[in-house]
Amino acid sequence: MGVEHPSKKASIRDSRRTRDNILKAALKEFADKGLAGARVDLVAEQAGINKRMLYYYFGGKDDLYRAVLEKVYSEMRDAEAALDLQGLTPMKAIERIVEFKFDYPLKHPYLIKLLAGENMLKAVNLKRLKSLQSENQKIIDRLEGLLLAGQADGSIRDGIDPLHLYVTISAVSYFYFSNTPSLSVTFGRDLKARSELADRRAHAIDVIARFLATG
Amino acid sequence: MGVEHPSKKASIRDSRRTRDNILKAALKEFADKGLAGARVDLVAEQAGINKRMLYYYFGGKDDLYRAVLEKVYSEMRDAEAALDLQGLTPMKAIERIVEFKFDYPLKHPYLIKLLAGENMLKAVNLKRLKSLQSENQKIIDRLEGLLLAGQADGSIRDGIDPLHLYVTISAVSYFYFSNTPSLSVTFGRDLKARSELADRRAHAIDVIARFLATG
Amino acid sequence: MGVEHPSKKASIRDSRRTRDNILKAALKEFADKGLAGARVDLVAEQAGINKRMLYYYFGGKDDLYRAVLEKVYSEMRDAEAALDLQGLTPMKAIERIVEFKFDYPLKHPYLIKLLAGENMLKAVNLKRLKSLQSENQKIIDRLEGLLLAGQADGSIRDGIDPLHLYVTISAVSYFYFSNTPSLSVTFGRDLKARSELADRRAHAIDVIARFLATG
Amino acid sequence: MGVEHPSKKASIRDSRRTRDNILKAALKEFADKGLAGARVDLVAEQAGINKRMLYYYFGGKDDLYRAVLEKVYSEMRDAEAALDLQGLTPMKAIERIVEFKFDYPLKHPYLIKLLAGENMLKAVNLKRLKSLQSENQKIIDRLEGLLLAGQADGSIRDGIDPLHLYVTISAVSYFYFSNTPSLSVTFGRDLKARSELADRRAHAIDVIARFLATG
DNA sequence: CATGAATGAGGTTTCATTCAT
DNA sequence: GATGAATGAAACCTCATTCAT
Repeated sequence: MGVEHPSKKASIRDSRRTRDNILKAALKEFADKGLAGARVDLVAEQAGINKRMLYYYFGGKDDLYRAVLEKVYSEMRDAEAALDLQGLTPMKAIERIVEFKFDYPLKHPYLIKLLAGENMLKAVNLKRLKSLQSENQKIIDRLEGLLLAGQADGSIRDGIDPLHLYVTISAVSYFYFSNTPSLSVTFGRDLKARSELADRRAHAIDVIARFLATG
Repeated sequence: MGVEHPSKKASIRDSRRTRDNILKAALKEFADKGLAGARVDLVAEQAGINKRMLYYYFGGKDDLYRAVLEKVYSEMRDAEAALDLQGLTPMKAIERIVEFKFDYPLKHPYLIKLLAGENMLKAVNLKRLKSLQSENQKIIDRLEGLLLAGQADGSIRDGIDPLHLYVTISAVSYFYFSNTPSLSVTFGRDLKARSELADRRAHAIDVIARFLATG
Repeated sequence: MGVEHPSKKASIRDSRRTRDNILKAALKEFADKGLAGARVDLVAEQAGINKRMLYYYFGGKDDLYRAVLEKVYSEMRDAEAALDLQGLTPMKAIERIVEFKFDYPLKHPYLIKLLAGENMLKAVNLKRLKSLQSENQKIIDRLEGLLLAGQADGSIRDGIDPLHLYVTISAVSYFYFSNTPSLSVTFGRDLKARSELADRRAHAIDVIARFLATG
Repeated sequence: MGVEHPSKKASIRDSRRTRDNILKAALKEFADKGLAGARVDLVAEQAGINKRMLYYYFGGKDDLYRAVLEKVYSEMRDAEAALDLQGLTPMKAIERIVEFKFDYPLKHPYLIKLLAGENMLKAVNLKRLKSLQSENQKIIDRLEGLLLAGQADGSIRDGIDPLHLYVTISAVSYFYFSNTPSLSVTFGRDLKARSELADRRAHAIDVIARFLATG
């Protein structure tokens, strides 16, 4: 009891919690409507706070947007970095990465929409997030290591650019999720259905595996 | 009376031209800023017309947005339908489709951004465009025909879902273009450079070809 | 009748009149409360216009403030330039200038308050008004000419700096008007009373005349 | 218990110091931006105290403003009263007052800006400062005494209203300082330069001396 | 005495849309 | 068909002030 400071948890005057509430509500709002379409009032309302606090903690709408971007982006980067590939063959390791790239957006549905919005804005806000630049190279380095190992043991063919591989791994999952609405409309098929998702996941792994395989 | 005819003709021509100017300016604005971020004033200004005309011709901002969407989407559909695959082997024909899916966004850069925006809005506007539904099935049918032909002559393996194939063909190109800004920032590499584009095009064809190939 | 376009005069949609109404109301508001204390809503209300028009015509609060500043300042400059000193002795001419400097603020009571506010802001807005710089030198040149003429005919003594003379001419009137409130409070005497004003006017002329006089 | 005394003393000293810090910061803020433009947050920040303390000690923004006004005004009044004119001829004594009126704002630059702001507000706050009313009459009485003495010894002419004399003495210095920004901009001459100040000081004395002189 | 967090009223500005000509 | 002027709702943001600790 004493360890937890239960009174503090329930307190309205809890800086950390207020900040988190705002960020969470903002993520939803920005992901659903984009930077321009998002409404500060709605963020405040959904965060259960006075609108003023949003400015108190984050400065303004744009700054809040960048804070959300940074949070979401760095969480994904951390998850990516924490991906355990120990004891897997190179091919299985890369398949694991494909699975991760498929499963992560499913558990964090706002990420992709946020990123789509940011790309419409030419990633100018992402550019301003100092931290990310260097960190993101890691996944590419990791892929390169796996490609080399696979080539060494003969399971993976030569001549694969790790960056393009990464882009394609992302693409087969990202595009499916980001464009689910238009694809569903266009082809009259509910691509969010459970069985469709399982199919797509297997398909994604298959595409990458066949792309890497020798012979 | 007879004198009025030419002026009327000119007026009709002007009318058409005014409409086109508005649509062109609107496409740019909506693609760059999304539906919410777009400004009616800027569309009018860049179209060189009075704002009132925009309402006269299109009814309102949302209607204009849908008109743009319909124009861009149906143009793409028409181009897709016009794709000539006569005399090609099934594998080459599908590669031709991959090339088309890569080259078209390069020539129509606003299409992808517009579609990204529409997907953020859950494609609710796309859903309202009556015409598209049935038309779009054609490309899937075509792919299915090619898959069957390829399977018959042994050049393409069995068990490929044409819809997922289509989605992946779209994905390898679309994602690259839609996410160029964030990818370029993240990896510090200018993915719009000419040589990068050539590499990516070859990569895309390669990914699909290896996915289809037997053995 | 036809010449006057009376219908236009009464029309609500009268650009010129709307602009003027805004400027007039804004002058009052800015003079009474300063840039920071002025309320855009009140300006709109007192101008009898929709608040939006204020932005339509002037861009924003600060721009409106500068427009007011420019209008008031250039009107004063023009009046100063139009001051007819023909046929007066140098001494009488300078006295005429003193009178003008006393009478003008009486007829344009907002000028001084506006200028006081602008000086609190270190004249940063005045600095941005391009036109004024060169024009204002004129009154100094004029004073210098009169001083030389007076020295030539022996009515005015040597060694008077025309700029400091101008400043003092301004001071004896300006300070009286700008500080009427604090002076009235401090000394319990209503300095805006008609007889007080007449006294002060004579006093001002006297101060300057004795300052210039030979012997 | 006895132990608490020293800490209490320190606390009282701190209390005094906190108050002074607030007043000093507030003077600067109010002088630079006026009552409306001043920001309570900035005062607190520059005073190095928590905003709440400001309310604790002074009640509110307006009360703080009046406290500043009272402090500055009474300091000036005290300095004026302490002015030692012993042993001077009437003329010299008045010149001494002119010098004082010139030198004091130089050493207390915020006074004039504060007063300018208060006059824009029609001196409503000054009016509420009970103490000042009677006290300020003293300088007028003093001037009147000097005028009479001068008239008695023939050094000063008759018929001078001591109040108008006081106003003009104030004016020749005050206006110069209060309007330095606009004057400098208007005439492109840096009126705060050391040599300019010396010139102006001599000019001010000259103006008053010639105004008083007999003959 | 002191503090960081919180508040609500009200301020400036922007927007899609419509009116009068 | 075309235009500049006008509108009201709503957006973002700021401010002096108070609360809970």
